[in-house]
Amino acid sequence: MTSEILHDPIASRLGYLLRRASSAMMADLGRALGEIALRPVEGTILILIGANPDCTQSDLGRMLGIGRTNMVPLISALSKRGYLDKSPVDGRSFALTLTKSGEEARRQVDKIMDAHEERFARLIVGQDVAGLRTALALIAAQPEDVPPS
Amino acid sequence: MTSEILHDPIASRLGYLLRRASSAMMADLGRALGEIALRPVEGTILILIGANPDCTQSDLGRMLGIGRTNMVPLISALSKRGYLDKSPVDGRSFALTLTKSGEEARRQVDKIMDAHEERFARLIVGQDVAGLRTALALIAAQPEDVPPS
DNA sequence: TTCTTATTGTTATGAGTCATAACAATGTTG
DNA sequence: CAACATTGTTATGACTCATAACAATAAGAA
Repeated sequence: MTSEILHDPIASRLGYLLRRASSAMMADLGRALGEIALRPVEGTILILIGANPDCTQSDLGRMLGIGRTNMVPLISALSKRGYLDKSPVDGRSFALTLTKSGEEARRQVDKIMDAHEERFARLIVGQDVAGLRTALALIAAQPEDVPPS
Repeated sequence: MTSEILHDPIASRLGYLLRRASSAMMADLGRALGEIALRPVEGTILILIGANPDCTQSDLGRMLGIGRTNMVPLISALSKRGYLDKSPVDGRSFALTLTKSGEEARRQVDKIMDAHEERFARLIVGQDVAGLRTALALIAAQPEDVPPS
């Protein structure tokens, strides 16, 4: 069978192309951020806290489409690593800020993400990148991007 | 903090847009295929076997970017459900074909996927869909789409 | 102000995806 | 034949995402 030509009626589906493209970019980002021992999600969280000091982990979850529940181990890990400061604002929530080393890590993440985006931007030169962004944003804005709770 | 405006320096990243768009489409397809109790991966496998009768599960894995290892429970589940026939061709591999009910399921999957794609195609009318496909294919063709083994 | 409801963080848990290591049986090739 | 590659398999671990349940707290309505 390996010698025969396999045809792939799925390759023309938009959803499948999206999934594979997303997976390829995520894999690349994962590899790149691996150099500073961070996962894409963790890098993203550092960026977001840098841009929104004193936000809560629920705020982050809403921005990222990640449920409260699943934010716990993420924030906990970054905190244990000395990247985050938590200061109580409420009786229940904490204002998150970057520590000195957290800010340093954030800078590295930013640089790595820039290079990563550049790598892929080069792949699609000549394409309508603005149109691509618009289309992706339209698709992403579909329901169910809302986290469970 | 909830009252303040949160800004999202990540939302402009292509990789992030891709991930969210892909996630939105996958969620929609998952919901749609849920009506016949199949996951997107399983539906895709039925389509591929329908288009490539007598392929092996390793062939499918290569097409889908899924490792040999992770094909085992997928094929096993579809087989137990009576959707697949396995006939030995080698001393080691099996030629996969759809049973009567597997073919019926495949037809339903095809119909559901068509409707699903249509739903999203309507979202991006006026956009350069051909260009979108081209760009996604370029990104997806990046290394690391190759399964581990 | 009290009663009700909503929010926040948390633990525990399970499904689904993906990767690796190890293995036996079998094919293929030098 | 001997070395190597492929196929299917089991077992296992990381990561993502979802749900249920809970305690503490806050906010809004009666």
